[in-house]
Amino acid sequence: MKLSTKGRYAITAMIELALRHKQGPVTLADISVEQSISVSYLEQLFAQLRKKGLVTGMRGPGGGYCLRRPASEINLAEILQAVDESVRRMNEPAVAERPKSLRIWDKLNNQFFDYLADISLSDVIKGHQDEEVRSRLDLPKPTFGVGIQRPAA
Amino acid sequence: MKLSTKGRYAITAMIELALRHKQGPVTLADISVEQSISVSYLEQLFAQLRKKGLVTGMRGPGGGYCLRRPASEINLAEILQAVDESVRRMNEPAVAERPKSLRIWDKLNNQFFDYLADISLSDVIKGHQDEEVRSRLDLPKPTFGVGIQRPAA
DNA sequence: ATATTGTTGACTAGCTTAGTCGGTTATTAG
DNA sequence: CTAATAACCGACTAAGCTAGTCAACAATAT
Repeated sequence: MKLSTKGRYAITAMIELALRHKQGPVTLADISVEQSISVSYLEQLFAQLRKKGLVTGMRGPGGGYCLRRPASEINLAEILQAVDESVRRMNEPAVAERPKSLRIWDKLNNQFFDYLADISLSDVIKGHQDEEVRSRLDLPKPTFGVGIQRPAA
Repeated sequence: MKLSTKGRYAITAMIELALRHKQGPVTLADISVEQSISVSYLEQLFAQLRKKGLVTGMRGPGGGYCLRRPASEINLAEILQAVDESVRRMNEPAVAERPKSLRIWDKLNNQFFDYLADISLSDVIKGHQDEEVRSRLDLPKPTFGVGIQRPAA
């Protein structure tokens, strides 16, 4: 389980796609200037995102990348997982085999994973918009932080 | 902000110290066999933990490492921070300067940091012990997961 | 004294990150 | 049709990080 700059690139790029989804496909060149990453490196990342079915690429002029599913049905855990194999949930039987302190770590790890899996792209964006509105209105912040709502159930 | 294997080593080692704190100082050799990491690598990590005042080393026979503060006053964020500079909270003015998708990322990052900063070593251990008791008694699991209690405020 | 354990520093193989380069399709605007 | 656009694809690479080794030295309990 790693939360690296690579993962950050993947997530910020996906946020970009979600934000601009009304304007049609987003080109890697656009993301490249916005986030100052090289197009070639983005190509590597998007190859993996595409392989996992998170985005679709459209070639030719006017082409670019789109989210394959609606933003509300894509969570942060699967984005990280797409670009980094080490991001995963450990199943209980495997955890039980390990020495005590590693077992504790595994559970912590799974909890992080669940935490991220509960956050959809639309949550992240929605939270951001809410925050902008709130700062203009000078309202108090929500208890659990900006942009993240834990499911009711 | 990174959550790497290095950070995992640091946290699991600190958990080990907390678990065995009644038996006096814990040697790196002990942790080494428990977690199958080399003593020399542990030395590097503990040098940083010591520099940040999280542990104290005691030399000579019967020596080893102890937590410098009680487990309830050490949180996961500062452990990670000790061994990895990139783990930190971004201050608001700096965040405001960045492009939109990065700004969203920064907030997510800070939220994650706060999440980790809310979890103390004793929380982690307590949760683990609770879990063992609970599994023996066959009680339902708590809503928010094992080992983590969000502060009342 | 001597064994034990921490402390410090130099060094390293291998992996990951964050790219570059050069090309090949597919698609569309003109 | 053709030229431009942009996604695809694979090989390569410099720099940095991870996870270690090794050697020497310092403090301390017995």
